[in-house]
Amino acid sequence: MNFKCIKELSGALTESFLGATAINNVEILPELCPPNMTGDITVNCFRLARDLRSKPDVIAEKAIAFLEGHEDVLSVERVKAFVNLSLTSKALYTETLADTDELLKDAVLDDADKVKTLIEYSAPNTNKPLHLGHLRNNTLGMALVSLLRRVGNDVTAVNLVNDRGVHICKSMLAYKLFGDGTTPEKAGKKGDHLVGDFYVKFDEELRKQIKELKENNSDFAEKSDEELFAKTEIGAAAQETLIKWESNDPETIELWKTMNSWVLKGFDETYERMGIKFDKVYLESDTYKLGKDIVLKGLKDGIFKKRDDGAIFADLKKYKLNEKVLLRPDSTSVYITQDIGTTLLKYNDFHPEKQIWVVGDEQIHHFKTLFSIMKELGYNWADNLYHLAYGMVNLPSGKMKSREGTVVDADNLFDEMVELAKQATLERCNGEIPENIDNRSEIIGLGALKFMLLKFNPKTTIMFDPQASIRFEGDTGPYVQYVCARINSIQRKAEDQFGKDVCEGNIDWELLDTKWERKLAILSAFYKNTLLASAEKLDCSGLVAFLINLAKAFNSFYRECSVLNAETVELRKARLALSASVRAILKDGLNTLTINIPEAM
RNA sequence: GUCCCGGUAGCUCAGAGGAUAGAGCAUCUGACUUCUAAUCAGAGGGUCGAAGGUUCGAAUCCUUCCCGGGAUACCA
Repeated sequence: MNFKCIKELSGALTESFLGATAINNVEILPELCPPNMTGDITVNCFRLARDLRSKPDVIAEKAIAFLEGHEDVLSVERVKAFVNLSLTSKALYTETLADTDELLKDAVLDDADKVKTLIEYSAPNTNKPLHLGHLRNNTLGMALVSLLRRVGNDVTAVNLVNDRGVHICKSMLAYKLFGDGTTPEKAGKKGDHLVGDFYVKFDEELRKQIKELKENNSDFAEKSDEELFAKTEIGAAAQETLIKWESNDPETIELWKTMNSWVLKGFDETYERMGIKFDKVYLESDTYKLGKDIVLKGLKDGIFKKRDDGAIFADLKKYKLNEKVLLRPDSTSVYITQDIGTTLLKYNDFHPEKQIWVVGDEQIHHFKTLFSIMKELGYNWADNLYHLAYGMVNLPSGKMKSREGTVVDADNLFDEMVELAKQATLERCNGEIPENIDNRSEIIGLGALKFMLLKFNPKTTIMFDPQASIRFEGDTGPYVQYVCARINSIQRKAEDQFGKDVCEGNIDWELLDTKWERKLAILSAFYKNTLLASAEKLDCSGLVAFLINLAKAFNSFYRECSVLNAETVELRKARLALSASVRAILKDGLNTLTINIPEAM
C-alpha cells in the first residue's frame, strides 16, 4: 500500500518534469523518516533525479509545493533533497491499519508480474539423517515457496531424493556385515538415524582397512584414501553392491528397498514436524537413467562432440566454461547427465516459466554448467533457470563433518530447542502448567530455529554457535510471537471485562495520536513493498527484519500506552483495533516464513 | 593459476550511490503493587580489510593489493 498523497505526487512530478505524454508515472517508494528528523516518511529526491531528468533540489522544491497544499499532509520539511512529510492521522490510518484486510490483500504482484515457478529443495541422501545444513536448505526452500505463493505466484514444490549410488551401498553393506538383523523397531530408533549409524560404521571400518593396507604394503603408504578405497575389502564390496544393485540383484534390491523405506519414513517425520509438503517427490532411482538419450540426440544434432576415446562432451567455450563430459567412454552417465534429464522431466511435468534449485553454494559451478548445456540444447525456457546458492553452516569448532561426529543433528536440535522453550514457559507460569504446553513449546522452539536461519541473507556463510544461537530473547522468532501472544491476552481480557462486543462499532482512528501509535501505522505501510522486495530477491531476511521492527514498535507502544486502562472507551476501542491490526500483519508475515504462533506464551 | 562469495562495534549480522553507518548479543545504568519483564528506557563501543579512482555525495560503483571461504572431476 502506498499513500494516496505519494501516488498523486508521483503523477504531479511526472507530468511536471516529463510532460503529460509520459507513459508511466515515475515510481516513488518513500522511506521511513529517520528518528532525528521530523516527519513520518521521506521522499528521497536524489533518487528521483535520473528518472525525472532534473536536479534533486528542483524536484524537492516541486514536491514541497505540491505536498504543502495536500489535504493528507500535516507538514513538510525539506533537508537538502530529502522531503520529510507528516501525514494527518486520518490519512495515515485510513490507508494502513484501519483496513488491514485490504492492506494484506493488496500485498501481491500485479497479474502481469506473476510467474509460474517450480522450486526444488531439500534433495536429501538416503544414507544418513538430516543435519543442520539440510535444515538451512529446508527452511530456505519452504519459506521461499511460501513467500512466492504469498505474493501471488503459482508455485510447485518438488523434492529429488538421492536414493541410489555408492553412498547408499555403504550403509547397506555395513548393515549386512554388522546389522545383525536389527530394525528401527528393534533398535528403538528413527529409521534414518539407524541407517546413518551404519554409514558411520562403514567409514570406521574403511579407515581401519586403509590403515592396515598402508602398514602392510609400502607401495600404498603414499597413496590417498580415495585411491585405496577399491583396494580395501569393504570398499571393493561396496562397489560390488552397486553393480549388483544396477543389475537388479533381487537380494540387493530387497535390502535397498527395506533400508530406504526406513530412511524415508524418518525423513517424513522430520518434514512433517517442519511443516514441509512437496507437490511431487522424485526418486533418483527412477530418474538416474534420464538424460542419456538427450545427450545422444544432442550428439546426433551436432550440439555435443565425441572424443577419440568415445566420451561425449559439451564444448562450453562461449560460456567461458571448460569442456564437460556428459557420457563416459563406457557410455555411462555422470552426475550432470541426470540433471539434464530431471530438468527436462520437471519442465514436462509442470511447464513452469521458471525453475529454482535451492542448493548449497559449492555447486555454483555445476549449475552454471547445467544451465549452459540446457541453453545449448535449445530450450527456450533455459534462460529462466536459477540456482539459489546458500552458504554453509559452520560451527565455532569449524565445519560440520559427519565422519568426525561434529554434525548437529536436525531432530536432536529440534528436541533441544523445544525443550528449552518448554523450560522457559514453565519458568514464567508460576507452577501452573498450561494444558497445551507441548504444542506451545513446539511452536516456539521451531519458530526460533526457522527465524534464526531466515534472518541471514541466504548467501552468507552462517556461524552457528549453539550457545548463542538457541535464544528466545532479542531479535528472535519468539520475540515476534510474544507480541502476538500479548495482543491475544489483551483481547481476551478486554472481552472478559467489557464483553464480546468490546471492539464493535465505529473506530475513531484519529484518537491514536501518540508517536508510538503512529509509528505502528507508518511501519505497516511498508509491509507490501517488503514482501514484494523479498520475493523479488528470493531472500526472506528483509521480511524478518520488518517483523522485528514492527514487533519492537508494538512493545514500545505497549509500555507507553495502556489499552485496557485507556482514558476513554473510544480510545480503548481504537487501541484494541490497532493491536488487532498489528497482530494480523505479524501473523501474515510469520506464516509467510512458515512460522506458527502460539495462543499464549 | 583462474573464477565465485565474503571482510562493517568485543561477537553474530543488517545496510536501493544519499542525512550524524544500524540491530541483537555481550558490558554498564535504570524500570515489574502495572494490559505477560521471552519486555521496555538509556550509556559506552567504528580507520566499514588497505590504497588509489569515479561522483555534488562511496560501506555501497571501478582498479590494484591483503586476508578468509568455496569452486575449478569421467564424485554426488
